[in-house]
Amino acid sequence: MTGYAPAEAARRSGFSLDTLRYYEKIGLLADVGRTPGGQRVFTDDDLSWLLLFRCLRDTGMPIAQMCRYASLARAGEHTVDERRELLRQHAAQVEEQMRLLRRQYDHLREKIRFYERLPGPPAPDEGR
Amino acid sequence: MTGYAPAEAARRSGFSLDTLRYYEKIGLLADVGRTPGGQRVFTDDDLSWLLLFRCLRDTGMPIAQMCRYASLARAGEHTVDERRELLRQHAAQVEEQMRLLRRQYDHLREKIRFYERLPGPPAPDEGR
DNA sequence: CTCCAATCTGGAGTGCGCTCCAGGTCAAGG
DNA sequence: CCTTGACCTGGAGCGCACTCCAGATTGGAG
Repeated sequence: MTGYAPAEAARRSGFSLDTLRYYEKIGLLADVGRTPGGQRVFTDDDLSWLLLFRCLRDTGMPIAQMCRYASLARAGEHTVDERRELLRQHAAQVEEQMRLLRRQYDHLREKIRFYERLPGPPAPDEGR
Repeated sequence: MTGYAPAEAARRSGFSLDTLRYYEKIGLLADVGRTPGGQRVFTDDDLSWLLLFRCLRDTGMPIAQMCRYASLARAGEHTVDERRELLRQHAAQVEEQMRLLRRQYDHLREKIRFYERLPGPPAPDEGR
């Protein structure tokens, strides 16, 4: 069973050291192991939690909701339905987010094309 | 030339009244017209700025950068190159954002499929 | 053993983007 | 006129997610 130093866990998860400590402080990440001297040792399991958190954060889930998910998972097997539902609802929001993002990206591209059609000095209209 | 009351501008742009005032206060939106009594009147031009801001905000552009864009546009024709470049760079960031979002969305879906493959009570592995 | 980079703690501070408030003003319908 | 709902200003406050700090401790390399 491999153990990772904080810096290594940070590197692998993409979170800063401070963020790792913060996640532990607020109870998102629980029961992180320690050396006899008190320094953190992250397990593969911790790492896979972190990767999940990265996924959820990158898709815009608020931390409070991640906490909820994590505590459900810690509560045991009988919460699987609720966990699945939580993820499904989040996925639906992500889909909406992706649609919006694409739509606005298309607007943006159109705007850029407007600038590209401008030949040079002569100005047909102000480009707001 | 149509004029819109604040509430109408808010409705059409999707920004709150407070946000419209805030955007004016920080100089993002400039020269908004007023009635003799001092109440704002938004023009179609203001509205099209607001729609652009909505596009940029929805795609994650920080306000400082929108301010930069707006002040370039106000500075005149000689800034078109810089404006185009600014939008292009932003578009590139949005593309990156879309890639990341899709990638993490796929992870999320995989996670959900893991839960869906769980038949019921019997638990093959903890679903972190 | 010594050194020094990495890590520890609790708590304060930051940056962003609004959001809310009090106390007053405006303007359109009746 | 009068009422009433929309609007005005300046400034304080908020929620989120970190991020930074000081001052102490740890632990592997040499």
